[in-house]
Amino acid sequence: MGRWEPNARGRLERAALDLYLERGFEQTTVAEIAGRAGLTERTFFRYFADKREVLFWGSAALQEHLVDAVAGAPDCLAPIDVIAGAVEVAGERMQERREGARRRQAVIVANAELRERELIKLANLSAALAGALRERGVDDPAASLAAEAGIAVFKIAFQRWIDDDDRDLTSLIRESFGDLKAVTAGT
Amino acid sequence: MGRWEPNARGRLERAALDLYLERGFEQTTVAEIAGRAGLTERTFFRYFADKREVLFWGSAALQEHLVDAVAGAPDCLAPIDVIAGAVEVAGERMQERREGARRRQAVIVANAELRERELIKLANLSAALAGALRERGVDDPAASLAAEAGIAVFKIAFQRWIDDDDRDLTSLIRESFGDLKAVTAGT
DNA sequence: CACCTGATGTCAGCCACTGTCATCAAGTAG
DNA sequence: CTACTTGATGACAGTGGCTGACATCAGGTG
Repeated sequence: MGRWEPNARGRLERAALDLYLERGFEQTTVAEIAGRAGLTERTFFRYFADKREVLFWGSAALQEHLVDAVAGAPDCLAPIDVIAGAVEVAGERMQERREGARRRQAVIVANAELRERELIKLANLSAALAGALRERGVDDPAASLAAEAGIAVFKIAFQRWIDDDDRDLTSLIRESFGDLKAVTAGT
Repeated sequence: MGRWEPNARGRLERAALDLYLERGFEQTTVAEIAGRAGLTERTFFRYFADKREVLFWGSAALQEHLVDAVAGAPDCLAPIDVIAGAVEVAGERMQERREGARRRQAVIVANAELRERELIKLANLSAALAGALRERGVDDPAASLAAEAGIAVFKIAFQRWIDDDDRDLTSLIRESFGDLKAVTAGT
């Protein structure tokens, strides 16, 4: 057995989510989170840049996955369809963890600072997707627009998935991409 | 003459922008901003909810303007064209203050916390536009998608306007809406 | 003249976050 | 087996964003 209990990062993530749900984000101090995880405040800040980041640490893996999906898509697809495919893949990954996603989202929507952090994560994701499209030879502004549109669709589909018990995220994403095409077709 | 120098809010806004440009956002303390404006730190926080908000106070007026433009658009227009018209109106308002917009944007892009705040302001704007569309009888998800798409276009056009000396914001917005239609048309 | 109002100042305090140094089990070299 | 190194953690002091509570005081009002 090691000198310390294993998985300090995981213990901190869990303690943080539990406390944010119990008393709310603002009413929870970092010292409390660390205490529940059997660590000190200083150690919390060695794992996470700030009090918000503990809820978003997993987003890096998601981003990597999406970028890979864009890079590996068939050459024949149009940019928006490459993005749609990647977003659907991400949706499938989330599908399995619906209750976890709900708990996390409940914390985020209840606090403006956390919504800000979520938005910048999505903006980073959009920038990464646009970069991956450019790697495939798609020029700007088409690359940026396709990525931004894809993230917009994801946001809306995700929201509907959280709100509605009966719908499947992948199909909501597919449907929302269809809605987007209809909307942007205009008059 | 009043008991105090007039326009405390304006003095704080100006002092903050100047200091953020001179030394950077993080290297500036609220006490310094207040001092330069001839006020105290406590008074700063009576005008602005936090150190970031001082750069975004004007966004409420912009949002109101855009919502009015959506509400007042001709009935015959498709939702995406209503949004496009409103965004163009906003673009025209900014056109006149290009150098100011550049200075402000230089501060924002240099700091992650400020980018977060900008993103949530744009998200609020998107939500307000979607609400204004629903008032016109447009259902979700079309209303939300049109609003999100409009904001995405604005972000990209604004970025190009800041980067490129020679282009006119209104025409960039119009062009980017055209690009979006082409992109979302897909295969 | 007494009173009220509203913008500001003063002060104490919480807590997020950081820099620095100490600690100490486990691995590694000799 | 011993000495040295390493890496995760703790301890502690300090900065600064932000808040609550109360004081101040010029000008308006009755």
